[in-house]
Amino acid sequence: MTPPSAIDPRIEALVTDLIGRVADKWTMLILEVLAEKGTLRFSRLAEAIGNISQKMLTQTLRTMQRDGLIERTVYPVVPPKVEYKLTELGFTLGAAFCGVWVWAAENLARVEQARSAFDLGD
Amino acid sequence: MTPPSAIDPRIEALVTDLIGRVADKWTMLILEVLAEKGTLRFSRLAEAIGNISQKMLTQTLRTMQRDGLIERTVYPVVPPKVEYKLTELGFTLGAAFCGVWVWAAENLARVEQARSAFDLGD
DNA sequence: CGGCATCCACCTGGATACTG
DNA sequence: CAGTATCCAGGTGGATGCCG
Repeated sequence: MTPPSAIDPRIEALVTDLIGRVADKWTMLILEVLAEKGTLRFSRLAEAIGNISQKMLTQTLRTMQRDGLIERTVYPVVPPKVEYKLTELGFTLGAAFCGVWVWAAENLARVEQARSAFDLGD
Repeated sequence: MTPPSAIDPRIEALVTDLIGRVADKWTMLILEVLAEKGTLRFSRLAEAIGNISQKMLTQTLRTMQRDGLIERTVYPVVPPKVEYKLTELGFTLGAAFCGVWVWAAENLARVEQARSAFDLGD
């Protein structure tokens, strides 16, 4: 674990906020899909994720674009065509999350087990 | 990035859920504080985190205990004394999150900059 | 001291309908 | 196709007060 106590508490608050915005379900899934597939247009992205409302997809994509994680390219054609891909920054974030994905996959069973034991009265 | 596409989609959903519960602000902060300080009782934990309501502290601690991330020890004395410390599982999760903390700390400025640029009309 | 119970304001996210 | 706009149910989290 990093020792955030060693850094400015104001910075720590900013970092915490940043993590809060960045570490949500949809952001992580989009990060994962784009890291794997490269470039995707809106509807393909929706398909790849599965059961995400277009409201959340649009909203999350906007936030990620604003934060410099993805690049949005609009082709001025009819029908409209918009493509999304990770920026370098987005890619590095995906890599950072990798450790958490691995942890979750490896320890899923242990957590389920702990939960069952807890629920059984202990 | 791990290729979750290579694994069972049902497992992936479980992993996503697990990450969703585990990757929240308070969980990450508690993880960090306990990793650093070792063992703490309820009120010291509250102080160390700063501005967390005892409702959220209790709630988050229960969930973490249920998931096998922390160990809760009650000393049958008056006044009550309860201590919390990370389990081995909690420790490994902290380590996994380390990469995200580092990313956030390192790229905070870049994100802020991207956001400013975005807000200025681009 | 370390909670639990209650109330409540806010936000999140889904469903639906409409547009360039 | 790729959104925007609106409405609404449910969840989140803070404040407060009480208890063992």
